[in-house]
Amino acid sequence: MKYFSAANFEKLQNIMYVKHAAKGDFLFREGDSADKLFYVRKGGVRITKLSESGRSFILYLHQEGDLFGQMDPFQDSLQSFSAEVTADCEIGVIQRKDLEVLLWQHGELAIEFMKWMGLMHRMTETKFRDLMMYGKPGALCSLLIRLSNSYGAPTGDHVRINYKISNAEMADMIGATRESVNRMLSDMKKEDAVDFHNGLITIKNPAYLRDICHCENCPLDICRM
Amino acid sequence: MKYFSAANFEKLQNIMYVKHAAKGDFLFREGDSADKLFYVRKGGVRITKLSESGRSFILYLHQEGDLFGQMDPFQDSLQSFSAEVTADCEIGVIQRKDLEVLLWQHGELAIEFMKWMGLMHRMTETKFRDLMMYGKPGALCSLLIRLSNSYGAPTGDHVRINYKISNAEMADMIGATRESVNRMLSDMKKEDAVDFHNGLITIKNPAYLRDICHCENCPLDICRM
DNA sequence: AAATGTGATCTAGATCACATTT
DNA sequence: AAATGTGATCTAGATCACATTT
Repeated sequence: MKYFSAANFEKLQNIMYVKHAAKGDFLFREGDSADKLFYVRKGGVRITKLSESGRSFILYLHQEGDLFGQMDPFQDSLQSFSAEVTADCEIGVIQRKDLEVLLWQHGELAIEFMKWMGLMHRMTETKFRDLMMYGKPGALCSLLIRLSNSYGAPTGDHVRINYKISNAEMADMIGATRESVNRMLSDMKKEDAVDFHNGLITIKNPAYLRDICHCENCPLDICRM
Repeated sequence: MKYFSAANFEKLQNIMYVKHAAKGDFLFREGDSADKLFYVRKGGVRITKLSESGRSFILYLHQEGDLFGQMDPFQDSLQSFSAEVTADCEIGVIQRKDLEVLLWQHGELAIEFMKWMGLMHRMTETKFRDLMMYGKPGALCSLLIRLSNSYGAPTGDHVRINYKISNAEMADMIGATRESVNRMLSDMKKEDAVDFHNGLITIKNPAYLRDICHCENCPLDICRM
């Protein structure tokens, strides 16, 4: 957990209890009580919103080391989204009440926690901007850059995204159809900007992608999934 | 400021200094240092993002009683958006450093502050969802509902939005063109769901709007501009 | 002068329908 | 069996061009 000092993270660890969940499980669904936070020790979680027509919109992908969950002023706060396990998980669950006591007691931790919250908010805001401003190609390029920042592993002078992803999943992340994603990716492959095999994508020309979404070189901690 | 107890808000007031700004001024622009928070004592502020092509995207409208600004872990945090004054302002400016000291000292205030941050984040997330999920009509209906929650005044059994707004401004809030907004509004007027004169909109049939954006009746504190 | 309204036309992206690949 | 690829067609919303209203 890079956003907290070792001492502060230890305090958080102390109020977590462990929960295991298998791929396909839901940690929570829309409308469930939002009285917990979740720290991903192992595995992956996808935060989604179902539309009336059966399609779904994917807001976040959380991986090992990510913390997520709501903090708000409501007594009986409800989840607006669902959390689906994408890879078998070991989760550290934090009760909001326990967290509040802890934060109340430790000012330094509270400050770090707030900065983490601010960071997450900026991540949401910039993603929002990226999906609104430069059409579906801009949205897809932003997505690829974020994926490569979150899951990228350098291979030679390219970056491979070590997260198996389908055209349909990408489509749900940018509010497009899988056919559109497919066509855009094919075009970008022709331009030698990306390459892909078996759901694994390699970024060959990041500058090409950055140009399309008018990337502003935000800090990497914000430009994530 | 409804999100803080009187005692805690007083503490915040004590570290504010007053700044006046006239309509059209910018409190900050994209790229400026983000080392302050802003409390709107009087007036209004619009948070925007300029696109390459000269159009702009409006993320938030802040009014009297709203607090805004970034808290994140960066030493030299930069603004991602601009803040344009829409009505002559009296602003309470808070230096982030001062705020940090205050929050460090007062656990109870820190907790309230975090809950406020969580609330703002949820507002962004739900707005994001509304603009992505049900096309431009869904986005416009969500916007009208949020405007009526933020600026609405009941007149008879209708709600009038006491904020003068043009079709172009609404378009910039939902990523559409002013022509599209105009046509959608005309249609809704025909359906007797809304009415408008001189930039002032009246909601005559909120249920009609809620249906189009698949409103989930979020708490009013989240469903705002 | 700036905002609104509205036809005519264009186009990005969705939808449909299959063939092909993994 | 599920994912990908790709033509053909459709449509929501953008763009263009003016007339009308505030």
